[in-house]
Amino acid sequence: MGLRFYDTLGRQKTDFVPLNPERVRLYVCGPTVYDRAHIGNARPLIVFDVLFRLLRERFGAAHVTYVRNITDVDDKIITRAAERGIAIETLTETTTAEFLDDVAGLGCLPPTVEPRATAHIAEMIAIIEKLIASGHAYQAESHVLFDVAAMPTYGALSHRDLTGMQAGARVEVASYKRGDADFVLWKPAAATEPGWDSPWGRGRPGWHIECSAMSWRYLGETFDIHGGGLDLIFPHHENEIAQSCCAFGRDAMAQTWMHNGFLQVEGEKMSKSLGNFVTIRDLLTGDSFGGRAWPGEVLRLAMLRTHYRQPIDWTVRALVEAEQTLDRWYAAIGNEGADASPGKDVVSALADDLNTPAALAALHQLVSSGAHAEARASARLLGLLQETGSAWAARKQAGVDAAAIEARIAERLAARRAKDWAASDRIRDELARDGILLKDNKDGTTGWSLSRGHG
RNA sequence: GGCCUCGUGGCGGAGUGGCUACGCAGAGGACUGCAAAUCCUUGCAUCCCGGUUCGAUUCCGGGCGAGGCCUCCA
Repeated sequence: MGLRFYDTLGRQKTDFVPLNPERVRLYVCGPTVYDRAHIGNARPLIVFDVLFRLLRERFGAAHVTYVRNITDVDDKIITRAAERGIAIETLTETTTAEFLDDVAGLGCLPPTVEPRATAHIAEMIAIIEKLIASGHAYQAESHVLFDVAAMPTYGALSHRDLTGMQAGARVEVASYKRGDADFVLWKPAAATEPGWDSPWGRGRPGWHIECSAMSWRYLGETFDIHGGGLDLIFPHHENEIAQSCCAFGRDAMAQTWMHNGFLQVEGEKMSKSLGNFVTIRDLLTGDSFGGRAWPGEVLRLAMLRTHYRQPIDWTVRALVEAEQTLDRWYAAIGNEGADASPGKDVVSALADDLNTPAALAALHQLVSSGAHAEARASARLLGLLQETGSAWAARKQAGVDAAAIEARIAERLAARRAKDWAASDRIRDELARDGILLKDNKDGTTGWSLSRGHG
């Protein structure tokens, strides 16, 4: 069956037909590397990773190109480096490495290309020159600005009519801007700031031009899918469309625009002032959320329980539930399922606008019906159950003295054989207090595991 | 103010013009020395008011409520 995705531009689900099925092209806005990525950033990373996996499944891994950029030149970077008294390159290189570490921890496949903005200044300059030549951009006081009034369709993505609002607003416009909504393509760089030589003097790019340049370089003038967070619709994506369409004389930059919804933390907007700012790093290795570290797959499952366009409330309770589900799945499937195709219901759920909740329901069905190989393959389409069952269990049990536990189990078995229930139960209770749960049957103890919440 | 989402059982969360997934928790049962784990069974919902329709949770209008974006915050 075919793929259908909700397109923000057309405000409806549309059948997805790649421009070229031999080369399906996906672009997602990546991080500005000035600080650690937070859990809100993790959502597009996970959502579009699932999309990448689905596209690879459908068109073949060799036929999908996924570009996720790294923005390593930006005001926030300059400010942060100055605050910390370190070189800009030090900040961006460190933060980029941390970012890649975090994404790997979330179980994301590496994108085909992860271009850095500073390595594509030439492409940016080329696009800006095209825009000036075509009358869509102008130079003013060492800046180059995009002339929004020169693009009649500006605002289509966000459903705004900024061109019409300009005339009345003229009085308020910044001195060098022709129109209120005009945005910066290139701006002058102070001597202490990073800068590149250009036809307009030494300067640096505006934020939006980077994505137009890098998508052009690796995906061409138009491509299939452009993704990102809801907040990027305006102005970022609106401006990308303006730049790319006007520079290349195209009607569309991407065929389909996909945007993930926002995330709240325990019912509140995440912000530093509220003190509920959670980084991916905190969740994977720290103890700041729920008092412990969470495996990447737990974070991923918690994220995929909700459809990507819906708002999601990030709660400890949801993480506990996700972990419990994974524990059960790993226990049921064990190490089975090397080679199999994903379940039909799972694939069709994902094919319908990435309906991960429905896909997970189908996955539950596969596991409980004993279709373990199919379940494993389906889970991998979601980036889940990527370890063996033994590896999952072993990781949870790391640092536990297994020999001591086995000794206590042997002790208890002897008590049980002697029908000394008091002694038997005492040993069981003591182990339970340490988070060790025993699995019994009539003849003895078949195994043990760490209780949920210990990990 | 402008634009845009959303309102489903105790909780999380899908689909659907008619018979409403799935998960967690709850209840009952099997198993057990008793439990846990596991398995089986099971109760519980579509914000309010109109309209269209043979029939609406699903479509339309209004209301109430929640949230997001509005020049660089995912």
